[in-house]
Amino acid sequence: MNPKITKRDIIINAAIRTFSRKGYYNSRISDIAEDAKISHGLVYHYFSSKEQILITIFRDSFEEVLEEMSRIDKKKGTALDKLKAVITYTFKVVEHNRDLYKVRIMDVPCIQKFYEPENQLLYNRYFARLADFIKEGQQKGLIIKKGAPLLISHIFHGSVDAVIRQFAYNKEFIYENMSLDLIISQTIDLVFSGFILDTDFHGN
Amino acid sequence: MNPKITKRDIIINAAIRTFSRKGYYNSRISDIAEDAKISHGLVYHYFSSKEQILITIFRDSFEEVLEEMSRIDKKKGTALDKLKAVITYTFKVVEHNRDLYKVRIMDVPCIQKFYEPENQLLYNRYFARLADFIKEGQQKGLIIKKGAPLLISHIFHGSVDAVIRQFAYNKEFIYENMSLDLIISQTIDLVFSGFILDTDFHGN
Amino acid sequence: MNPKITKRDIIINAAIRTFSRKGYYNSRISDIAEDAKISHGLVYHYFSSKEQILITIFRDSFEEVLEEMSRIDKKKGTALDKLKAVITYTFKVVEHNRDLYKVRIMDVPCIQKFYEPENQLLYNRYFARLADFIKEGQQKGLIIKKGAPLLISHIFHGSVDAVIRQFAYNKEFIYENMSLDLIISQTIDLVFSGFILDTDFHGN
Amino acid sequence: MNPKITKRDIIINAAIRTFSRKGYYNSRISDIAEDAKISHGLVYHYFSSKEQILITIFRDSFEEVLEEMSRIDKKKGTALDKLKAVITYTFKVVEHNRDLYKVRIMDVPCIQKFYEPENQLLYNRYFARLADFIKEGQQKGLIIKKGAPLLISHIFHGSVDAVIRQFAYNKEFIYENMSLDLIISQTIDLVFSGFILDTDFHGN
DNA sequence: AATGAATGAGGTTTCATTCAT
DNA sequence: GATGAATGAAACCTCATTCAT
Repeated sequence: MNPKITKRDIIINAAIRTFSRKGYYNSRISDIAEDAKISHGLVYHYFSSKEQILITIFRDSFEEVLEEMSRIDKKKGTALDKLKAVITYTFKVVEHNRDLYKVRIMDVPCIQKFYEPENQLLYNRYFARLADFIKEGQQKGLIIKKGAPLLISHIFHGSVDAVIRQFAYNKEFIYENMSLDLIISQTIDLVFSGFILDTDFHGN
Repeated sequence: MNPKITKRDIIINAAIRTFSRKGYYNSRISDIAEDAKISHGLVYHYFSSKEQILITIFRDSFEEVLEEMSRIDKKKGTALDKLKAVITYTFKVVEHNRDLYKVRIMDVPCIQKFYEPENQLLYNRYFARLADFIKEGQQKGLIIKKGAPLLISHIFHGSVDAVIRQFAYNKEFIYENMSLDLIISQTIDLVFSGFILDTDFHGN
Repeated sequence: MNPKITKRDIIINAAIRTFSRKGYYNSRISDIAEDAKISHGLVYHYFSSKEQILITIFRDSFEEVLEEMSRIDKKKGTALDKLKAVITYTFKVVEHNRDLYKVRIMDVPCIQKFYEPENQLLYNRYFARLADFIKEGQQKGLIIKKGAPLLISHIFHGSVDAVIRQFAYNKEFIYENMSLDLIISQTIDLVFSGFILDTDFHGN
Repeated sequence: MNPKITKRDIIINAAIRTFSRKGYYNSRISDIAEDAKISHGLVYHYFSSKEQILITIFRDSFEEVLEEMSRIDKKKGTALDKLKAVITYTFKVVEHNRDLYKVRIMDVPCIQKFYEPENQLLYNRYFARLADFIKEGQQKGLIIKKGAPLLISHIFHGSVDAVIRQFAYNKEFIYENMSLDLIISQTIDLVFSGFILDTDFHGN
């Protein structure tokens, strides 16, 4: 067995699969234990409660996202390159572990603990990071100045998230047999430039 | 009392408030009954189960959305006018009943019944309607042709939804004291035209 | 059915029997429910927790004791008559419901809630009452003055309690076939006057 | 380290502290292990079960009491001297290790095993010993003859126990700032001679 | 229509005990 | 001797749902 995969990780992964399949509130600790091939009692050796498992999934996952954003920030490239990299990374993460993404968007927001300051702080750092990229783009003349950076970051995130939800929830992808790469590039295109043809729009 | 407000409506509204405040799985039938100022037993005269209440909320609400989209469609105006009207309508609905919006985005997707064909059909009709507007815009040369209409509809919805989530979940609105009307117009602007300045982008 | 016996009382009596037989921590809510011939869920309709049942037993019982002591106090008679009446009453209570007495002495002191101020206050009022009787006796020259009233009240209670414990826990009474009345009168005698023959003892 | 203090003793003492503080049923094996600064698994090298620890505490402690009573019996002195010595010894034991006394009176009687013949026999030997002293006093004309020795032994024990309970459970002693020695002597006085002033009482 | 007592399936969590290391 | 991961029985409590009144 891979010595790096601890039992804690096995439980986390079992929980991600279980939550993703049945939803947090319909998942029993015994379902997770069964998936992890351990007794349900052992789960409590590693986590203090079912809620704690979900919070751990959330925090681990978001810390990884933030680390990746730091890495992206350090690479050379324009603000737009960075935002593109965020989109590409997000798609790749979902491609690699769509259960995790489902849990993040469907289950995490359902529990009270997510709304406690400690976790909201972590969550908001993601948007703050996006807003930083956008501010940078505005200063460099790449992004329109009249949009509030945070508003843009929400629109940016919402656009990508909406597409990825389809990707995550529909086994057969629905956009007329488009390849994933094509979807990514079209998404980037649409999010960045919108979809209307009146190019004078911004000039008003 | 308004004779049109039936007890059934009272229960529905109590459920919307309760689900919004505590989440579906943390809401007790007795919580809803208490909010409606009736006994919990009476709830079962009007609804067969707790799940049925949530599904009713979902269906009623989405049918109303679809009716509004029909009304919008019938009015004269371009496809872009229609899409703008959808955004404006959505903001107004949330302004009027943000609890309902919260339930729709947070609680409805948590229950299995939502994923049954009957309800998915209703849900997808909303996106199909959006896609129709977009196709219309593409035919009229208002919207870029290379984006798949459904993909655009998801991006459109995701963008607006992301902004509205902030509106729904943050008591103090967060975008630098912008007025709701300004947010709506900026959102329309950004969703339609994107946020980058390179106007040749679409021309590539 | 006796209309005065409420379901709450049925549960309380079932709990007294169950706690008495198996001890608080070995008694299951389902044991109590079974004894009361109801479903275990119904227990929680009347009591918020297992602990609350025990506390209710304690409080109800002690309030009754204190009421009896008030009644005794109001009757005419010396302080010694009052103390005798307390002893007699206690024996009668145990004779009528020895399970209740067992629960009071064995189970009630085992739970944390008993040591909360609210309940200690109630418990101590019993000793305070006894001490009042003793003070009265001291003022009337019936009881020796050099003993601290509270100390005497504890010795008084401890003596009687020790005898009653035997009565409560030994099906076949153990004192050489003495009748209950004889035991009561001998107990009164011994507690009041001690058991040594040196009558000058108090004169030292 | 004192070579005579075995790990077994360390566990016993940890258990006494733990049971005393939290009660038997609220004490976890891991609490005891933590107090003893060992792993909880090791407890099972020395004791077969949690119950066995409590029974061991009971048996060790009572065997010591019985040994002391033998020593007292062997010393020269009247029956009253012996009874006084028992009282003094009991107070001294509590003064030295009040946790042990608490466990003996609160926790030991809560477990079923205590009521098995083997342990009841040991427990009753204490009262039998007391009754022997009392019989001896009766034969020597020091103690009234009409009281059943066992009844007197229970009253004797109950009196002393009641006072000691106060001593064990109230950090600040409650009897008007009396010294321990004064309490002991007053207790002896009151238990032996009672507290009423009518010295003809026994003559009736 | 309306109430709320009653049911009971079912879940989370605890923890004594075992045993491989 | 010593550790602590692992097991699994068992208990409290919740609450959707039913139904007599």
